[in-house]
Amino acid sequence: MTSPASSKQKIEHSTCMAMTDILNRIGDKWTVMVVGMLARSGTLRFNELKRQVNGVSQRMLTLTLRNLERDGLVTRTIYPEIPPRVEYGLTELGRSLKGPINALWDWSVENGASVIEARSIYDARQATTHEEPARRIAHAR
Amino acid sequence: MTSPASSKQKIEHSTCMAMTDILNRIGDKWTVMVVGMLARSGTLRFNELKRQVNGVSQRMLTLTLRNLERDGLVTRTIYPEIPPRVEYGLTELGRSLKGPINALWDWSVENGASVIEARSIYDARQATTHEEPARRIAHAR
DNA sequence: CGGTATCCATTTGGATACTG
DNA sequence: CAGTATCCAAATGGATACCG
Repeated sequence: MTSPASSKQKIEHSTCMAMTDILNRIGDKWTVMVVGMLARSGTLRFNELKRQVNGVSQRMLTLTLRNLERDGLVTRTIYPEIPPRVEYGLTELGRSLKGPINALWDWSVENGASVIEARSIYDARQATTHEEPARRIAHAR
Repeated sequence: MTSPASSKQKIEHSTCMAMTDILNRIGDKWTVMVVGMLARSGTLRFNELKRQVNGVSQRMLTLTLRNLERDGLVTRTIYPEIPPRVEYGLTELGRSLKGPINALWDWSVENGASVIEARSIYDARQATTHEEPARRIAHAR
C-alpha cells in the first residue's frame, strides 16, 4: 500500500536496497582493507595482499576477493606460470569506490579518538553502580 | 607530526585500527539507516524510528541506538511523562558522519545497478557447467 | 511507549589440512 | 604460489514473552 504523498518525502525503497546491498559488501571484515591496499598499490598478488592486510586468513582473503570480483570491483588475472601467479587489481568501478572509502577513512582518522573517548565516558558512567543516573532527562513541562 | 613521507610507504597501524573500528560500527545491519533517518528528521522517537527503518526488530533497534549513544553519535533524551517519551537525535559528532555516509549513499545510487549486473554476469558464467572457462588469463610471455 | 530477557537459527570467520 | 575443503567457535540477529 503506497500512501499518496501524505507522509513526508519518502526515501525510495530501491535506493535503500542499493545502499543496504553495498553496505553488506563493504561492511564485512576485510573488504575495505583489501580495496584500500589495491587502490594504493595498483596491482598485487595474492600473498602480497595477504601480507599487507594484517590478520586476514587465507580463506577470508579468497572469499573477499571472489566477492569483489563477482561484484565487478576487482579483476583477477591468472598468469599460467609455474609457480602460478595471480594478480588482483581494481576495475574502473572499483576505483570509483575510492572516493567514498576515503571519506570514511578520513572521518575515522579525524574522529576516531572522539569515539573512543565517548565510549570510555559511557562505560565509566555505567560502572558507577547506578549511584548517579546522569542520563539525559528533559525537565517536565 | 608523524614521519614525513610515510603516507605512501606504510599505512599507519593506528589508522587502520580506527578505520576498522568505525567500520565495525557503521557496517552492521541497521546503523547507517538509523543515522540516515535521524539526519533527515532531526529528532525521532523510538517507535517513529522503528516504523521508518523498515524491518528492524525492537531488539536490534535498541542495540543499534545504544551503541550509537555509547560512541557519542546519538543523544537519547528521556521525557518523564506517561506514557514515556524518548527522543533520539544526532550529536555534533553524529552529524559529521553525514558527509561520509552520503558519499557512500550516492555511490550506491549511481553504481548499484552496475554491481547487480556484474553479479549476474559472473553467476551466469559459473552456471555454464564449466564448458567455457572465460576467465581472465594473461598470455604467457 | 519504550524498552528487557530469553531462546534459538543463521551467518561469519578462524584454524587446520590438503592440492595442482 | 594460490588456492579448496572441512570443521568448529563466536558473533549476529530474529521471534517471542514480559515489564515499568
